[in-house]
Amino acid sequence: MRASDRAYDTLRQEILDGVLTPGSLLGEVEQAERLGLSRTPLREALSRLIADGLASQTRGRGTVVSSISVADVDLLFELRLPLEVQSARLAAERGDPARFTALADRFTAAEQTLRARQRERDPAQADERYYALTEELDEAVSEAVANPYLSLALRSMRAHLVRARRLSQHAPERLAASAREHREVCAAIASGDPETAGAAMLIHLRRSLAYITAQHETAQHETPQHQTAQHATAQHSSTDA
Amino acid sequence: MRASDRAYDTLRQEILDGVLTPGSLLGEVEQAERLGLSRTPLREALSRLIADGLASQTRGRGTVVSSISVADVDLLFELRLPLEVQSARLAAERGDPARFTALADRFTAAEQTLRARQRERDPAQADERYYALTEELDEAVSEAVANPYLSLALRSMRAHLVRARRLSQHAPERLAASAREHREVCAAIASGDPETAGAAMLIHLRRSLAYITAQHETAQHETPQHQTAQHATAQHSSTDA
DNA sequence: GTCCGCATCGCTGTATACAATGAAGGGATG
DNA sequence: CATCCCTTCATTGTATACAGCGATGCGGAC
Repeated sequence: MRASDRAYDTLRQEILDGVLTPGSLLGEVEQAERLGLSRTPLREALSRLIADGLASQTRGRGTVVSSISVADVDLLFELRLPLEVQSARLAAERGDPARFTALADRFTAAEQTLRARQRERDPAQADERYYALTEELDEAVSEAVANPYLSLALRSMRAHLVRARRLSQHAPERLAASAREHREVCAAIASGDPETAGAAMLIHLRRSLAYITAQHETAQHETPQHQTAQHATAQHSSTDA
Repeated sequence: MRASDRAYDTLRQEILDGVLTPGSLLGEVEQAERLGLSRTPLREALSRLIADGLASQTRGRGTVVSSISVADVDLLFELRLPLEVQSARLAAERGDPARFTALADRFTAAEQTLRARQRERDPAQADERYYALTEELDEAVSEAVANPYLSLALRSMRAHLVRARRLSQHAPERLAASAREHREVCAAIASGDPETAGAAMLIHLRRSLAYITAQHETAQHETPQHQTAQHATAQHSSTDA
């Protein structure tokens, strides 16, 4: 693996994880020393981050991590909705039913686990397992669709969504409901019905967006500062709930 | 403007125009000398092209222009359909009716011009004007939607589509029909009706894909070699017809 | 006291030199 | 005669040195 690739992967993950917060100045010398490489491969990494829209540069002032706000969630969902609905439809046409039936069962189990969340020792661990499950679904859908162009658009979109979603948080009730919605999506894909799969995905995304919007409006009135506090605690990189 | 930006723009345009054909080896030294710059900025340009999917590199063997085939048209339309339909819907909600009414009129005029194509001295010129008009529509829609994430996804998709579409060609009848379909899209957007706008766009894209598919099947049986001959003549960069 | 201009400094942008890796060709050996 | 290995070369990957641009801070003038 090339040094520039490592630098890109590292910086990208750090931006997505919120380690590098929006507005952070990415000095070339500073980052090169930190990552243990020279400026040349680092600059290639920055070029790619800028192309991804994760960073931006101003002539003479250097490269900074792109800012993102809750308002971007609305814009991102305008892109996410058609992409994911289309993916669900195509997955229903092409996917292996057995694989999605298995995923549907796991989402059913996950829902029960999440509803019994308060009894667990480490509730956050259940959340993490659930987020990992949604990522498995994303992966399964992407493989079933077998369309590199669509997959790439989804990957790019999700990178931004992860950052925007970090500004919100999820109540356990929402995660359980999300699990049920995901189960419906899996079941519809497994049954090979594109229309139903698309509709199930549409329902899931609409509810997800509605929840985020409602939660943000509440937070605006009560505790606007909890958004930044979330930065440190959130560890997963899922886009979904 | 930075040298690396110029290199990126130049190479990207040359790949889209078909000057650099799929499979062309992009030697770093060779291209750096040709474009009159050093290897460092050129490598940054290549990184971006690779990120765009327009080129790919194999360790030790250098960077080559990505191959593309007519089969990719189907995959690209699986992405294009939901993106453009969504764009049309949002443009109908947010766009300036006057601007799209004006565009509708121009498409009406373009249709008549294209139907009278054989009487012109330079039929290709009429085609060029029409392609420019479709690009104006794309631009107007993108501005009306005012969603950078959606616009970026469209831009990336269109880059590939231009290359794939270069493998086909358009009969004058198809262009005239395309103009009429575009007029319907403009009218629907101008009327502020998202459902109709999305449907009009859907119809246009389905017919466009059907035409390309049919034309390719015909070409497969009759003159498979005309596809490469098209490379030299096509000058426009429109994705549309 | 404030504002304009200039010099300095730090950073980015570019070029070049060096290192390392993989491909290709020729020769030797089975 | 085929095959395997080794040498050689070209090309990429990385580091560093240099140049140019913009930001910043100080000094002077109004």
